[in-house]
Amino acid sequence: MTDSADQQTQDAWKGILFAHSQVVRRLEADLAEYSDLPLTWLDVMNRLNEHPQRRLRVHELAEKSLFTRSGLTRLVDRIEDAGYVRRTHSSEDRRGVYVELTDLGVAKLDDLWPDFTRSIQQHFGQHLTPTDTSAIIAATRKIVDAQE
Amino acid sequence: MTDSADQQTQDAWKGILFAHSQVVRRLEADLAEYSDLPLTWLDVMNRLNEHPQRRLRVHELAEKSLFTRSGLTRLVDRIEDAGYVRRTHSSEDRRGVYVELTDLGVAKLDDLWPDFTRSIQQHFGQHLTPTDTSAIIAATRKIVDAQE
DNA sequence: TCGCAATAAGTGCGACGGCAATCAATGAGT
DNA sequence: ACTCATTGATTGCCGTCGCACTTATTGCGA
Repeated sequence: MTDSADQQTQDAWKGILFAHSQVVRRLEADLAEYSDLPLTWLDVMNRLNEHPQRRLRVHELAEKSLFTRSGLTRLVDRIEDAGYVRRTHSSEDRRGVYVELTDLGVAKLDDLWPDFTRSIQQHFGQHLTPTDTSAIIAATRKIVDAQE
Repeated sequence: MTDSADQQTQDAWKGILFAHSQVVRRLEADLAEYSDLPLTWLDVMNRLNEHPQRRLRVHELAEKSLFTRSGLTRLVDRIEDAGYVRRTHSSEDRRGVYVELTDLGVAKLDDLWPDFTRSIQQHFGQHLTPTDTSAIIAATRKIVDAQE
């Protein structure tokens, strides 16, 4: 009983591992065809774009993204060099740094978004029924929310 | 209509991204506490252990694992240095190399397995209903099988 | 108000993994 | 039997990320 539940869990986890790995590879390949940005840049820029002022503190970005603060420092360095984001210092807290999408960054996102969503659809969404999709949303939310 | 389906897909993909990232981090942290092996080693060693003779060719391992052949070459180097696997040359094809679990590797896996499954259960399985789990298995299988 | 722990961000360092090129061996076509 | 494209594995090189440490700033507690 417990064994079979464990086995199910193992299989589900392995499924996530493989699906994740494959989809990421294909998204990267697609992205390389129609743009010059790596997937990680889009990730960060999307996260910024989701917020009203298109800017976030580095530590907020770290929470909402897949990277650690130190990883973000350098990732932001690169994106900044390319002109898609800008660092501005917080006036309330002089330690704080905002990372903010530039107009160029917004334009680039607008430009890439249709192709990118199409890729996600093609390599991921296309294979799922609405039931699958909802189940994944619900399940992953529970896991993510379970961080203490 | 299509827009809302697209949005669902986006959310599901983002969910996988975050859940994957968090669970991997926690599994790594757990593993570091009760062993001296990185997660990637367990991955490879498990894959070998799943096969009757506990050995696979490098390219088979690449297909069944999350790494490219070149990545595997070095990963196997490290695991081999630690004594958990051994390379043997194929007699049928002199280009071929088998990667084979050693007795030490089998013992190490047996040793770690209970703790490791417990970690997966704790950080992943615990939060899911049997329905969630089945849905994830089905959905990820469809995605993985959709490689042409 | 002083001191010190806590917090924000960045840096030195090292590990790791992918791509493209390389080397070795095979086998299909002539 | 010979050539050459193909396949299996490895290596050179490079980009990237995380950990632990550092520096700057804040604000709480005595």
